[in-house]
Amino acid sequence: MPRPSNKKKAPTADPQDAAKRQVPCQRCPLRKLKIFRPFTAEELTFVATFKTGELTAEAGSMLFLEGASSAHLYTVLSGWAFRYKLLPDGRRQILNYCFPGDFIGLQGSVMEEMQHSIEALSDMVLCVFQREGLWRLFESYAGLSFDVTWLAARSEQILDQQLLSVGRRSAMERCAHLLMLFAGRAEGLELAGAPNKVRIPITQQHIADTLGLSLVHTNRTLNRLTRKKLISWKAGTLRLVDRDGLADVAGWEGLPDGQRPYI
Amino acid sequence: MPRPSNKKKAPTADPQDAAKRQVPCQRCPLRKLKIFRPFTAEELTFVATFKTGELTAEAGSMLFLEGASSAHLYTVLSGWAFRYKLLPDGRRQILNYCFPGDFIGLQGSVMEEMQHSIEALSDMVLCVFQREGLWRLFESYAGLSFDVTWLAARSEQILDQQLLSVGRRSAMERCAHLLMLFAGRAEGLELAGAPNKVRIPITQQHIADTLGLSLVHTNRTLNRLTRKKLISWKAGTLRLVDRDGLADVAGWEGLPDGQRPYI
DNA sequence: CGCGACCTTGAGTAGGCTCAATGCCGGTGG
DNA sequence: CCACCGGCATTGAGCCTACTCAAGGTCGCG
Repeated sequence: MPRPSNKKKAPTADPQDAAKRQVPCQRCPLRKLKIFRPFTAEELTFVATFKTGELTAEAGSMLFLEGASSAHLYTVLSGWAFRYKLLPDGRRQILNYCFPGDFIGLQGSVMEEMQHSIEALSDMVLCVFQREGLWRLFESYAGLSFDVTWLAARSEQILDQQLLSVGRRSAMERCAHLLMLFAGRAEGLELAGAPNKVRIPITQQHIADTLGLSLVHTNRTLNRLTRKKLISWKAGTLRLVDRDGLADVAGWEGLPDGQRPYI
Repeated sequence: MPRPSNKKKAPTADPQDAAKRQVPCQRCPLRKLKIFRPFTAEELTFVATFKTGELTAEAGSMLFLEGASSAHLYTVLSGWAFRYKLLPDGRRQILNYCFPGDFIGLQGSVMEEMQHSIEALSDMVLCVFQREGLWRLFESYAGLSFDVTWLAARSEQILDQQLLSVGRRSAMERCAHLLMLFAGRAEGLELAGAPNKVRIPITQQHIADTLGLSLVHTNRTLNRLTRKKLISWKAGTLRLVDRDGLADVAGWEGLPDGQRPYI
């Protein structure tokens, strides 16, 4: 029942990097994307002071560790990560994935300690904020505080969907649903190369741990989707061969399409 | 695979009741409980104006409906409810339970529309707030806005745990875990009659839909727990016969014990 | 070339599912 | 007072989805 071996990589992120400040918020690359709501000038100025640096993290490094308390908050600038929990015997449940624009570490800042871990899936760049800055934000910027709450509510929504999948969908439906989600998210961020084609830096073990399935069964299910000519999955690249067909087995209803805030 | 029949009860809550304002916040019965953090005088005054009335809802009535957009926010004063999602074919996943002190409807206030439904399990009394009031709260009361965010973060945490259970625990572990959670929550609210004895107004179907199991299997699992002399479950009353034993199967690690805010 | 990380496939098992009765109890109407 | 009904719990039987164990296979890399 426990998952097989689990070669933990040591944290390789270099905290010294936090000192260098490379991308000024004024020129934040995410602001160009149309899924993000623009800041007011005043908000932008504050956020620029709220941001104390940048962190680059290598694929496989730990951003947060369950049980630790963290002094930092991050916004993902580029790269992918995933948030997960472990059972004492090693069983792992992936809770969600973190994409550019996602705000991470709120739980740790608001409560005393982290109840989950986060690990980088690819090399990443993160904006670093101090925990105390969050309090300044709440005191002076109602709009931004509202945005923080908005983001928290949205991640709750995503968890709701995930729980519905894991609790009530069949393996096939779960896989299809997750793949649609990945494709949708990646396209919103304009990370997709060609249409219906996305680089996803995860292994089937990640998918299994996300969906509450075993590795073997995940593999078979993915292959069945391939044989049905709905997808193809090679070398970390997902191609939606028949997007409508896939959406159909997934019971997919699309992503919310309004703009979202970010910090 | 779809759940059997699902006799929907019509909403029976009487919106007229909202006009009557019975319990002034100054004398809110929840403030006596030690798990809740006290308000400052100023906050209390604001909250009293934020609250626009009370709603009493009968057991079985719908507080929110998936897809609708809601003008209200509530804090549970007394009674139990549950939040859930449905698949088109009727499969149901219960996401979490709402207890006194819980703040509900935030998702609907912050986003455009509700992505889940909420149904009362017992007769309830709720404090009613207007959606726009939330904005006033954010503009003028940083402490309270922070509390709202705290509550959102906490419910995310609870979902994380739930997802871990449903995705990675066995049926036995899941049941034990959920029952420990109920007992812990109820005791914090001093709803427990005798120690280790709690009235829980749900059926086994609710448990099944919470844990992603079938009704039959839930029943057998509960009976196995009974035969192991860990619990007894009669007429909606749970008794923890062997609390340590149960905590053991559940892998239970206790509830966070600090005080929590409420609105 | 060998090794590690990942994917694939076969075989056998079991946990959990469905279908189908049955039992129990409280409420209702005759 | 009794018969009946609806909602819930319980139990048996049989099946199947998903799990475990165990081999390979492939590919990239030092």
